[in-house]
Amino acid sequence: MTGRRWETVEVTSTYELLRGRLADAFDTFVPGADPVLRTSDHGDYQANGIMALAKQLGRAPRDVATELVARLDLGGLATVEIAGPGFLNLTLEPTLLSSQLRALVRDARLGVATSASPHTVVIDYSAPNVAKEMHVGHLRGTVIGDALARLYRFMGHTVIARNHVGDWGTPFGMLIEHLVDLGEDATAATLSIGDLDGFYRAARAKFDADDTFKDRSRRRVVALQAGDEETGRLWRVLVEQSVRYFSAVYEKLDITLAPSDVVGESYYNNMLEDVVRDLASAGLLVESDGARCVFAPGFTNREGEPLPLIVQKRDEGFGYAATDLAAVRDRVQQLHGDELLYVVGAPQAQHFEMVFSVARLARWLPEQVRCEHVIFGNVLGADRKMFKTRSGTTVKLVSLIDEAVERADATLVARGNDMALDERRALATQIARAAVKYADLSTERQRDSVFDLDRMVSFEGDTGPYLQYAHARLRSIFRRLPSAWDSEGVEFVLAHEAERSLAMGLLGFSDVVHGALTTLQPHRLCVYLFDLAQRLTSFYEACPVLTSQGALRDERLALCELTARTLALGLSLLGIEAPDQM
RNA sequence: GCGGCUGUAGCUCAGCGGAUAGAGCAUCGGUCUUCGGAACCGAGGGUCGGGGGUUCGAAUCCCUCCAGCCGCACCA
Repeated sequence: MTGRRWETVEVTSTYELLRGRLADAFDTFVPGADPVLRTSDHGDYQANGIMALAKQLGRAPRDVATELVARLDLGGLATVEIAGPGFLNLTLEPTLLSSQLRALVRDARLGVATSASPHTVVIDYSAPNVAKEMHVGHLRGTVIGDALARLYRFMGHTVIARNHVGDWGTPFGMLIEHLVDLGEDATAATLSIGDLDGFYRAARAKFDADDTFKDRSRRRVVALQAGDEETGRLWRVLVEQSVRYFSAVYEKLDITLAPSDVVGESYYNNMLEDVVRDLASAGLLVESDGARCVFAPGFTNREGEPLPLIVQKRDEGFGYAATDLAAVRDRVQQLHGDELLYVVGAPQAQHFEMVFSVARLARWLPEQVRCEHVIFGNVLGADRKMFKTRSGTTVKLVSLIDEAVERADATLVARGNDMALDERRALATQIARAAVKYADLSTERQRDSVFDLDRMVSFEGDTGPYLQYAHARLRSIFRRLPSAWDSEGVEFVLAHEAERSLAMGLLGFSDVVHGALTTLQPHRLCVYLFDLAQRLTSFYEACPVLTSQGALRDERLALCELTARTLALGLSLLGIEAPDQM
């Protein structure tokens, strides 16, 4: 399995193959009728569409089923039987399973075709604040956004990542003045060791306690907004240092965001006047209490009155609504995004609904451009409240990762790992990333999720490390192979139930990848991979590999190879590495 | 008050309008003198928050109520 060069083979998913045949038969009754094909416990698949079809025809379901089966040409792919009120239970023919598996063996992409209509996707995620620490709240969106970016890229789409960092606003007055007090070198030193919160808190403390500092800060904000050169230079120092720090965190987590993806709020400053102008000329802008607003239909405040999206404040300053509108406009007009995704927490749901709604009204957002707030839920502590430290402060993302690395390393040591120290530490880092990322990805996105470090770093149960271990176990088989071996041309008989079950799992990969992508739910891929790993361990237990002989040994090795590749590819799409040895 | 999200086993979570609601962890009980054992198999544990409705069929769709979290005019 080493050094093999895979080709790209067209593989129609088994599901699609069957669905096509069924749809043809259903069409002869009612054009376009859905066979409602699902995986099943009563066979490999079941089609549930008969009952609805019979209803529509006003006939008895079992009669329709009988007639439909007579017209159904499964072409030797599967056998079918009618069950219960009119279910069609389908069992795949061994020849189909074998040919499908042989195609997967040859295909570098394990049956996942690239998109027939590649387009440009702009994904907005992570978005930390300049001169502010990254904490667990940033973790989930960063991990989910990155997984989606990887999935889209894998499908052949062009991904433009946008890290919409908070780099503008009134706090920058005090931050810059604090920088001036500290000196640039000391500031750089503080920020580069990652003490962003210390810097921010110190600035805040002075601002609250010292009136002259407060005055300086206010003047500084004005200077910043007026484009004062020296102030701008100082501001850039803060931004650059922060971005450098963010990059270090991303590297620690193996997140694909690059400094060039950082396009902060300030980037849109020179577009805000145009935004206002466009809105005004579209007749959408309304002055209310001195602020310039757009009232999109369907939004009300707590008094039941229309709720405005405030584009320009009474003091003529722009709020974040203006920036977000400018960003939508920019992403369609300049970046030519066909799809805009915003991976942002649930609390901002209403804000984005309003922004998107106004963007449609203003015709910045054509109908054919998909624009979606990819909501994710809060990260909670064991007490089901927002995750905080005992002292009530937020938890630094880096210390959390470091802690996960220590736990992983401790486990390796306890298991008697004999790697060289730096090698072991590198492995512990890979495991820790898997632990943290998988925990964030494996539950349905919009649910709140409970943060539990002990559980996520565990090598048992539905965790990242467990999946990595399943993969590593497989790789160890191939290391133990006494001689060169190639999966090319292997026949799959699947005589043992555990082999067949594993094979069925392998054949479902492409469907799941598509499902995860179209629903923007990476957790579906997690559920699949864990299920595959469970099928694997059952197989592993029941079916000796290296000690079996001849064609059977080849077949089992090939199943192992396919499973290892599927686990590795699936994990990689989630942004999780699959080490060869653990 | 209005709106949004959530409510499934002790805990953490899957569940696509379909047949008997499933995993993991924890608990209890087994298996194997491991090829590769951080393994496997089994058991107990459920008014799917409550109540209506739609449907041949509802955890899933609709309505309503309850509980929790979040948002609701110039911070982002």
